[in-house]
Amino acid sequence: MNPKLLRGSLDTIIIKLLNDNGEMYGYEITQKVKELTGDTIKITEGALYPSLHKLEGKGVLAVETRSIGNRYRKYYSITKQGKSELATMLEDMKAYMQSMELLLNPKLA
Amino acid sequence: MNPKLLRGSLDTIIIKLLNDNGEMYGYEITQKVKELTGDTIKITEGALYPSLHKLEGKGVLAVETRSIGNRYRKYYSITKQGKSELATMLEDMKAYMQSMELLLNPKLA
DNA sequence: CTCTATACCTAAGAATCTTATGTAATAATT
DNA sequence: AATTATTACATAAGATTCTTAGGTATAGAG
Repeated sequence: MNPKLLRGSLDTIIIKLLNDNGEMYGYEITQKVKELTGDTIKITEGALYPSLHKLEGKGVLAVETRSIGNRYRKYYSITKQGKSELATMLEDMKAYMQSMELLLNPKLA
Repeated sequence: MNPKLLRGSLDTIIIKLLNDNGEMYGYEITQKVKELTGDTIKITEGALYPSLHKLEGKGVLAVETRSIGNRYRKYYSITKQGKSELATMLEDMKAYMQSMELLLNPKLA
């Protein structure tokens, strides 16, 4: 899929996934998105990690580093503020998608 | 609506509108999009005109300047190349929207 | 032992937009 | 008649958000 289309919706995807699945680490998010979309959407790590850091900085996500044997993972979870922002983001996304349907399938014009 | 979501889909909107409506001028496109989406999507001129010029430069659109009384309009229309690219763009957009549905409504997980 | 997968990260550059501004003709309002 | 809003084009600076290309390191498979 043309990755240009993903622009602007990455944050919504991340927050929605964390809202539904409790806590997740970065790499897990990339795999989950590939799995759920049948390899259609592939989130690059160069886009993901800066977004996670940004969302954490804004207070939308919380992070906890855990040791797994000799290595570590950073588990992210959604905050209260994140939950309230998610509501707005989902409304916006819904409005956007409905509008795109109207533009691309103007059958009732 | 959050204008971030529009990133990446502006070209698809422009080309699809021109495909369906024959020829249109820039300002007309902004009005048509507002009308079709019930004021949800508002294309700014700062985004539109550079895109039109870019698409014309790529051979996707053709342009014809016409005098209307004492002023002028630049009418854009889709080229053969544009028609073939539109097919790909619509497929991509459809795939993207289906994937977003899967991510945002994972009812069948 | 080498290659792949897992798991984190950053930085340069490209692309695409917003915001602000400019010009000018026409239409509507006061 | 004068002013404001709408129509219609345009560009440029800056912000944002990606891609691409690297880097580090552990774990597992062949």
